[in-house]
Amino acid sequence: MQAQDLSVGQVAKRCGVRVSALHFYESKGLIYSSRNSGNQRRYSADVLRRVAVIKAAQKMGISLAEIEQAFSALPKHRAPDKKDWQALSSGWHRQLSNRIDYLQRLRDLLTGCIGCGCLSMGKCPVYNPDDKLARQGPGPVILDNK
Amino acid sequence: MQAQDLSVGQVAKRCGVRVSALHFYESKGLIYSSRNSGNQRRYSADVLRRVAVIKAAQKMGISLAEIEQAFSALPKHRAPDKKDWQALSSGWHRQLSNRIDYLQRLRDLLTGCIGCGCLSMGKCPVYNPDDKLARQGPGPVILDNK
DNA sequence: CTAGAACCTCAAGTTAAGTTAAGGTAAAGG
DNA sequence: CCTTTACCTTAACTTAACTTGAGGTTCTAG
Repeated sequence: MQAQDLSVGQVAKRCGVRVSALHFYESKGLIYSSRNSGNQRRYSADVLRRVAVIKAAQKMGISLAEIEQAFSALPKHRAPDKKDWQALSSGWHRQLSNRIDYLQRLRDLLTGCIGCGCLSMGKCPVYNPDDKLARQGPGPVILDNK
Repeated sequence: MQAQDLSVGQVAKRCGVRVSALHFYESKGLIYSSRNSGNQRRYSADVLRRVAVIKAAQKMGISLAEIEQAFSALPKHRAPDKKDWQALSSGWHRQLSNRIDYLQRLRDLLTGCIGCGCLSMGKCPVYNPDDKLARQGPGPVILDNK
């Protein structure tokens, strides 16, 4: 058993997320904590990796629901090891590749298509870049200006 | 002037969107309509392309707000022509390319990184795929919505 | 010992992109 | 003419991923 000695505030700071997000992740079953005598959350160090993985997955366009699903394959009562995390990431790798392929097709069709006469609902490849490969759509807009 | 002879229902059907979505786009200023004697919407044919472009842009991960911005460069009182649409699409092409690059970097780092010991908030490239590459150019594109 | 920072729970608010519902009018077809 | 669609408006609901606020408790530093 690892020491359970990180407070929410410490975890939040080290992960770059708000305390409220940690509460939220916990409510979704993505992370766990124990409580001290005063009912405050205490985390073991492996929560840091969990949160890191959550954030990385989100950047890939993976939803919390999917992350939760993937996490359910992790060992429940020991800290996940290298192999556990890698199994997880290989599924996401495939998914991300599909999304990239999809976006590339979209991009390559774009310039020719929006301007030309073909952008009509029925037949244009930009309008219908067949989604068989990338069912999950464009994903969230992760890049954005600020 | 083009004939204003398409009803919402017809446009919805030909575009594959719900009538409610057309109302919604109109409320956002993305499309326009005139009214017949009974106060029903009537559209000219070029609304079809507008909607097609909206949907294509959404597949690229562009928000309605950004689409609205882009549309504001279109001529207000004549139907946009090929050149108008192409100007529009070239901006999005850059944006999409940046996003693809970003996702590729993420993917290429993924397999090695989630499993290895480095996935920590401070230094891991998956956690912080620093955006120097994606940020270049006049194109906006930053990471981390919000 | 005490002030203030950090924490707790629960409820409600936020944004995006629409959808659904309610109550009423217009148009189209037999 | 009458009925069935199609349409109108406004308002409220939906999902995701959190954040904010209220009201109250616990920790920690001086």
